Amino acid sequence: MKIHESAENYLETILIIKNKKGAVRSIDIANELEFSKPSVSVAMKNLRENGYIDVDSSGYITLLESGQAIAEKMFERHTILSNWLVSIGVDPTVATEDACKIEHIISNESFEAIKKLTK
Amino acid sequence: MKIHESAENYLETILIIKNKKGAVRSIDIANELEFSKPSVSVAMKNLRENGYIDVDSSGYITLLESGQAIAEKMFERHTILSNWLVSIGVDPTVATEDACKIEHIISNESFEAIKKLTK
DNA sequence: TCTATATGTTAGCACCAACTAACTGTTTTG
DNA sequence: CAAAACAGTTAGTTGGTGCTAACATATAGA
Repeated sequence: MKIHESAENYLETILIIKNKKGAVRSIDIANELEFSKPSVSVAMKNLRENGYIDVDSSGYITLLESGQAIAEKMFERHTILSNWLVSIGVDPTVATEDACKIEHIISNESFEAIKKLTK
Repeated sequence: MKIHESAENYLETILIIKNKKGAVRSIDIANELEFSKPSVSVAMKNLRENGYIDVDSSGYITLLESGQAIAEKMFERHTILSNWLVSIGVDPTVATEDACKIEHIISNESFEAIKKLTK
């Protein structure tokens, strides 16, 4: 399974919710992303079947190793891109929106170059 | 018709080919983007039906006003993003690839902020 | 207890944007 | 001139990613 943008986004969201509330269920993801429950349900099924997450009998979601790695990578990108945009004068709300999109498509090389700028 | 990423990309490509060779046909676009002929054919049909381009009886494509505006906007974004990435140390090939993707998703506000950096 | 609410799932749909197969028509060339 | 090459189109397919409708459970209150 090739990891697509949407999968990266779901994994990152799981990490964010976990950091914010401790536990993560599908409904939390649906609320956070403003997606429908079925959309999240199907996405979680894919992530589960591909070994990125574990879902216990009560529906609580945990990141497995590969999922955690992707989530952290996306989260780091998001944070750095967003902070950098703000630092050059972009409104924080807009910066967050843009970071959310750019984080999934930018190359490692360009990201690292931007990361250096923030030091 | 909402302009999607792919339409922006086709319009920009038309402008680039026009600047490079003078005339533009579907086959040139297919070669430039490495897409199949039918993909381009269908895309051109949509652009034509929505008033972004004109296609003459010989298959030569010209940008109409609205198409030209979008093409120029994308081209400016592409150029500035690409040059800026190179200026911070990114390999030109990678910079072009990334600019190609970022140009379609970045907000005006963030783009303008980056544009200022290049002055 | 019975009902309402919350959570999750399945099935089927829509849209975008690429693809191949197969066709038409035109132009070039041996 | 006939065959080959070139350009374009139509029809149907695939894959990604969202949606609604409808249903299954489980939990919590009146």
